[in-house]
Formats: sequence, C-alpha cells, structure tokens
Amino acid sequence: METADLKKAGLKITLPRMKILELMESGDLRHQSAEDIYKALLKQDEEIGLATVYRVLTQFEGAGLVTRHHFEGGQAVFELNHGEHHDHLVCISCGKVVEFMDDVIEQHQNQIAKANNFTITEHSLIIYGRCENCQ
Amino acid sequence: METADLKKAGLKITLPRMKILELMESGDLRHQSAEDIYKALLKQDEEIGLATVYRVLTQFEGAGLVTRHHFEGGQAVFELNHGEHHDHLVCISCGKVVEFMDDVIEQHQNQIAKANNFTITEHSLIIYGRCENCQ
DNA sequence: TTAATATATGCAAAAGAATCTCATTATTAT
DNA sequence: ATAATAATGAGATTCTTTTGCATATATTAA
Ligand SMILES: [Mn+2]
Ligand SMILES: [Mn+2]
Ligand SMILES: [Zn+2]
Ligand SMILES: [Zn+2]
Repeated sequence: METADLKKAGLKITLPRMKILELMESGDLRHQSAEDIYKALLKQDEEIGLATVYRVLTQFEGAGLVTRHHFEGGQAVFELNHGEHHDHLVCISCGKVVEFMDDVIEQHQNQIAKANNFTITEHSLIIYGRCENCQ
Repeated sequence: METADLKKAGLKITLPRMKILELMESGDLRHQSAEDIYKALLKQDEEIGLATVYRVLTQFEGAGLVTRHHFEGGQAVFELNHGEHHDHLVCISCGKVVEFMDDVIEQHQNQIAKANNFTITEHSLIIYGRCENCQ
C-alpha cells in the first residue's frame, strides 16, 4: 500500500494522503470514521483539515483503496482494503468489530439477485449484537 | 394495525399518528423516508410537521410497529412491520426495493454469531444492484 | 360534561454529518 | 526554476435529524 497506489489512481503524493494511508494501515483500528482519523492525526500534530480527510477518503474509495461502511450511529466508517471482501459483526455496546466471510451466504445472495433479475453491484451485511465482554 | 397497537404502546390516539399509520399501510410504497411521508401528508392537506413525523416514526419503531432501514443515500427509510423479518434488494438506479428472506442465510448468520460469541440483536442485509429495467 | 392532567404538536432553533467554495499552497512536468 | 495543474484549509453551506418551548389535544377523574 504505497505511493504507487496513489499514482495509479491519478492522485498526487501529498502529505495528507500519505499520513492518512499510514494511519489506516498502521492501525489497531481497522474501522474508523473520518472524524476519528482527523483526531488521530491532530494527536500526532498533523494539521490536516477535516474537509481534507473526507475528500481524501472519498478519493481513496473511488480508487478502490478504501471501503466505506454505514454502520448504525450516523457516521460512516472507513477501512483500508486488505485482500478480500468480508462482512461484519458489530457490538452495539463496546463497538467491537469482527470480520467474517461466509461462502454459502455469498452464494445465496447471488442466487437471490439472479432470481429477481438484479445485477449485484455490492452488498452490505452487518450483524449487530453483544460481544462476549458485553453480555 | 389499529388504534389498539397505539394504546398498547402507551401512545395517545392522535390525528398525526393515525394519518401516518394509514399512509404507511395504505401504501404502494412500503419503504419511505420521513420526508416522503411528510410530503405525502401535505399532498392530502394534512398539516403535520416534519418534526412530528420524525418523532412518531421513532415512537413507532420503539413500539415495534415500524422498522427503520439505513439504505444508502442519507435518509433512513421506514416500513410498517407486516409479519416476518426479511431483507432487501435495492436498485441503485431507480430505487426499486424487493424483499426476500433466505433461511440458509439467516441460519448461517446465527452460526457466525455463535462462533464469535456474539448475541445477535438484529442484522441488516442489503443487496445493491440494478433491477431488470435498469440494466 | 367539565375540569384537571398528562401528552403531543408545530415551529423555530440547534446539532451532527458531509460537502462545497475559494483563496492559498504544494506537486508535477517541462 | 517555471508554468500548469491539482490539493489544501478554513469557513460557509447543505442536508438530515433532534430538541426546546409555548400552545393545543387527548385522556381521566370528578
Ligand atoms: Mn472490515
Ligand atoms: Mn421491507
Ligand atoms: Zn462489546
Ligand atoms: Zn431499477
């Protein structure tokens, strides 16, 4: 995940973009809101505007570097695209996010789309609940 | 779906609540935003404030009469709870919504939650794509 | 039926999230 | 180094949803 990806996407190599990429790949937190990222950057004394964070994330999404998820709670969250597609379990109490991938589910989604004459562009499957620590 | 349900929920039988219920059950449109509903009511010369529509929908949701969905596109959409749980196919071009229910998918979700020690409270599965008319 | 009370409503203001405008600054190609 | 192009930051703006508050309405008890 390097400058090459930015160039490939026709994006100039700028400090905000580098810092945002770094932060997202370095992270313990794979799923962060734009504001989370903005604040994390402030904490490392990077003075990057919130508008820029939003713009950059949207560009990264367009370039396929990042995925935007609409979990409950108003703010969208973003994650860096490592490898393959997956879906999410989200703890409604502590916010913990667990990733999973189930071929049978994916397959059935395809069937359902076909049966209804839809051409799938994407899908969103989010399971909300309480994690082991939050029962 | 009647006044009984409102009473049961500890809600007074008021004109805005009745009209909103009527509109939602009468409807050709099972999935509408608060603003859609507000405008539809205006068209029938019911002068109900948008804030009231939001408030009532939230109360109905709390009472289990209505489900709120976060489809893409900013505004939440609401549907009256007829019978059973289901998920959605959404056309990104014309907005058409198709409902479906797949036991295998539901079952796998349960397995996944269990395998990760999550207690499911709800889930959201939305398949986005193009319907037959929008290829 | 009326009076008392408890709730709900409408409007305007506020809050929250995301986008846009525009003057300034940085990056890239020459 | 220069010119051309694209990106940034700050603040204003838009869009969606919520809230405060004075007024109106619905329910309950008398
Ligand atoms: Mn993920
Ligand atoms: Mn539905
Ligand atoms: Zn938890
Ligand atoms: Zn369509």
